[in-house]
Amino acid sequence: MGRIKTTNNQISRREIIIEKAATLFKEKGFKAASMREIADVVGVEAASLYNHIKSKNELLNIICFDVANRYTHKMEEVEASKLTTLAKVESLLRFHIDGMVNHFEEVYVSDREWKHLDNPYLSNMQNQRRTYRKRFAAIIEEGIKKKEVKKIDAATAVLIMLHAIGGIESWHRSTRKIIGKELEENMVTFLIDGLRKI
Amino acid sequence: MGRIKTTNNQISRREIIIEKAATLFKEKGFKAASMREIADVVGVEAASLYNHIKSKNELLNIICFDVANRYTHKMEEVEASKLTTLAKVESLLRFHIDGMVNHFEEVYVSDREWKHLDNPYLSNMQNQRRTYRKRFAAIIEEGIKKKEVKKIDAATAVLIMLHAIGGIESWHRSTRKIIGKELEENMVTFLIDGLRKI
DNA sequence: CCTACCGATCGGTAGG
DNA sequence: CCTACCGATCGGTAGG
Repeated sequence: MGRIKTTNNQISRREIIIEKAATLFKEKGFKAASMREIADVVGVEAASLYNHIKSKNELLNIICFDVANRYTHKMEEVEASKLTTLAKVESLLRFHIDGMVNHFEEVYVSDREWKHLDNPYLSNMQNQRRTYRKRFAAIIEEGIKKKEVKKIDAATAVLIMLHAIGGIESWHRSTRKIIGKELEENMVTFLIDGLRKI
Repeated sequence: MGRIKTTNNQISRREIIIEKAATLFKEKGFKAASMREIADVVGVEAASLYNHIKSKNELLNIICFDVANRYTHKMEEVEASKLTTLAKVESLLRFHIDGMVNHFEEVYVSDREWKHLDNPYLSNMQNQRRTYRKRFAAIIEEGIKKKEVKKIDAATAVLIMLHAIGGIESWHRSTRKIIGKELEENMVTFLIDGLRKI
């Protein structure tokens, strides 16, 4: 039991560090947040952080690729489903909104601070982002072919949708209140209506 | 003539510094860009920058409020016009797209790095941003009252529009090519269609 | 506009 | 997990 407890503590300590790092990276930006500040919030000395993680950049790697992997997993799920195009898109939109609500710090950091990744992670992330958008656009294009969706430029629609959702900085605060759910419904309606054939 | 020339040089030198700073702030973020890098690009020693500007933060102030003032000015112009609601919104959307195309670095920095402003500029900027969105939403709400616009949540529509346009990082590269103008038309169409009554 | 330099702070390591 | 530090770099100033 001593061993199990130790293992548990070590895992959760690492996760606490990542969590606090995400919050600080979100609030101040990756470069402006210091390891000493993270340590302060965690409640240890800065040097002690390095028993759990290798470097400041590793923290950013973990955060960014955790989010990116969730995106890829969701995309595979949606692609494999037998939903209509509009339902697929709605599922993806709600997934992204859910990400902003329930993993706000991580998603926010992944979206705005990934430029501070260093290679090979940087180019890896650029590829993953590009690929994700292409697969999203392909879903919309298939809908256009099947005449389920209005004839629009699929790539533009994807950019609008992702930025519209990812841009909201107040998801977090307005969440879990009626106003948050309302914002979600308004947004899904507005964006889905942009695709729907009139 | 010597005096005029000196004055001109001083003005343009300052403007060059601001321009180069905007480019670097955009590429690396405010905190990650150093005064020494800016000086390098300008072609002087870091210490010499301080003959033209007071501090690194002043550079950010200038960039952010230059953009904010353009926004306010445009909003006043649109409010005073006798255009229909849809035409007002389209005018604002094209204004924002034009900003991304012709003042990309400045607008990008103003939008993503304003959090690094220090008070009183920080709270001033927060107010300006809030006010701008409210005035934008008021235009849409007026359109709803006049039955020119679909019944939607105006605040949500504003957030979607501003983030959709502001999020595109490739405006600059794809600009001045057919693809850039196409992106603009696709975006305006998609977003305006979101307001139009069916 | 430059040289020379300052104090502060950074990410990270050694050693226990 | 801490103390004690390191070299590097930061924004900015003094003085010419």
